[in-house]
Amino acid sequence: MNIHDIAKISGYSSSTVSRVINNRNYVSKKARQDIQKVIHDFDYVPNDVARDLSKGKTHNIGVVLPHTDHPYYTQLVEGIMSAAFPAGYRIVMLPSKFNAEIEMDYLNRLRRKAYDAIIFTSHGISLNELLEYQQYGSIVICHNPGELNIAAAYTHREESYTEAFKWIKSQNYQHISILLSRAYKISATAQKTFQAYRNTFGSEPDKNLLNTDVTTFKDGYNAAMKLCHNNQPDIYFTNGDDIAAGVRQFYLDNNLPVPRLIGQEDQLSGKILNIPTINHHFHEVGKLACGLAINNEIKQLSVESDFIFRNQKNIEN
Amino acid sequence: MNIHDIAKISGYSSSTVSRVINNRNYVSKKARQDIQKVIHDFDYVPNDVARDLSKGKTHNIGVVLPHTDHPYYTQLVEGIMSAAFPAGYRIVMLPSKFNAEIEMDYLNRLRRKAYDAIIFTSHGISLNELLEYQQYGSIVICHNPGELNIAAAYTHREESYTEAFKWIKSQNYQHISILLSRAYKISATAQKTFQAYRNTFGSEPDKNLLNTDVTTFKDGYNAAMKLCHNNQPDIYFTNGDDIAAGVRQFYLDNNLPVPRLIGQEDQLSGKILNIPTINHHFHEVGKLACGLAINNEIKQLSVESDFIFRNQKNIEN
DNA sequence: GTGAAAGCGCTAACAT
DNA sequence: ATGTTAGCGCTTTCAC
Repeated sequence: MNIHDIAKISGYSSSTVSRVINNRNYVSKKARQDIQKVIHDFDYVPNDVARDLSKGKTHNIGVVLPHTDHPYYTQLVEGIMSAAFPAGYRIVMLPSKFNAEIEMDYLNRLRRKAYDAIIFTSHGISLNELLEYQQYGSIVICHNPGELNIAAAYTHREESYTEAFKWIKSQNYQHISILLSRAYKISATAQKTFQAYRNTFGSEPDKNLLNTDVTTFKDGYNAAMKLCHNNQPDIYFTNGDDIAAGVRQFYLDNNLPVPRLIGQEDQLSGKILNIPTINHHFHEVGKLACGLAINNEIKQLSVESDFIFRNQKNIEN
Repeated sequence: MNIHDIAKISGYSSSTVSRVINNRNYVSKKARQDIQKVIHDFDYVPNDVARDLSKGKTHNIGVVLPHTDHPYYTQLVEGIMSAAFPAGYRIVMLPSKFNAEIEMDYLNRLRRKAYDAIIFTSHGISLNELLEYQQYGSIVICHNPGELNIAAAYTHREESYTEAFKWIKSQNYQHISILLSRAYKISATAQKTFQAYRNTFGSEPDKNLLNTDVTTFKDGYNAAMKLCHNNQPDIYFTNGDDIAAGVRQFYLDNNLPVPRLIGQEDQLSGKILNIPTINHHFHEVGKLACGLAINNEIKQLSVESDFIFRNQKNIEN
């Protein structure tokens, strides 16, 4: 049962039927009623794929996600959805595991018009490759693209990071451990972290107190296990409250005094444990990213991040 | 640039080009090479929407989500994606806020072939309405549909709930507060909870110690605020570790002794605070649901849930 | 092995 | 107001 069947049965043409379906003008009352009756009687609904093909638009936005269990992505997705829904767009989840091949596949699907736009919450492929694909559709990334002319929504990490390190300095902590999710070379976030450190202390972070590929509670726990012996950090600057919680857990489990912690993302674990944190407002970032995607605007939007100070107490478990 | 252009330029027909694109047999080596050269030279890629229309299949699965911030849904979505990805399917997020109208809209999009199947992680509309729509595509729900012949993947709550209540009974707790996300009448989960209570205690739960619409840390906090005066619960059976954490926080903030807590979902907060919990294995449920959706199988699959005992300590903050 | 042509189902410019 | 028709771009059957 398609639009032509309805046309034939009702005795009108498919264009008139189309007008009725789409609530357009230039349809007589009678025609509208006749056609609506047939539509109703035959329980007809139009086919969205055919409509999309004809219009050259899907109202879908692809969202590339390295992993879904991390709060960074959850918050971003929520923000994106909050902007997509009222605009009549839907989100297609594209898990990537940072795999460049998979990311390229998704990029090619943009060319193939599988979705109208694509948002990279994070990406392994180079910015140059992304630039090349801009001609095929709207591409938005979620970090600062620097000079490159690519649509981006991101959080300003510099200020809050610097604020956090200034606070660390003011407290005279000596052995500062930094936990990162990805290596310095490939991660802009890691670079911002180091930059803030340098700006504050005028020196490089201690490489012996550095750990990368830390993304979960368990990772934080394991990092602490490795680091607690080297130089015994008196503070951990971590990339997530959950991770800070993991560090804390290791110390508790081993009857060691819990060092100072700084988290990120303003997660529940930080609230519970009173760990100071940094709120990056990823929900807002997601909203902005989605707006850019929908309107196909190539510009950069940023939001401020906040260092949230909390007076961590030494909690016994 | 479409398949006909490639056909014209290469001097072959569009069907031969199609065969090349899809790596089909019955194409001479020469034709394949000629065509591939043209495809390459003109940087041609096929259009996915046209393909979908022609094949009558989108490889998209809609996933209806009342809200995205709750771990129940996060875990489910992850599970669904873990099964969808290797099968070449993509997930379209469909936020519903339990709004029946929105849900109906999504159901109608299934009819319109916007996706091949739809998974309701939860739903406000009636099972009967879902049953009616089965003729239009694969529909999967994530709770026990009872006698109804509808595809479902779900967790067996009875055993773990009963185990939890039995433990409560063994400890002689008298004032048992129960926190629920949705009201008894509309929530199968609430009903299972009550049933387990009845089976264990042979009586109804105390209505004065009941709270519904509790879904977040903050809700748990507020529920505790309301309940701590009525009958002073000595244990809270909550619908999430985060919620239990909220209850705990209220007591701590008011310098009251923290009562016993039981959480659900095996969340990080429960791990940190050593709160006993119930793991419903929603990741696995999501996987199963996705399998049913893809294969259009109308059957019921269930997984066991586990009561995870932990020796909650009274933690000072 | 290759091609013509009829789908898939809807939209929209143009004509009347 | 309504209809004709040419798209949108790919797949697939059938004939050769």
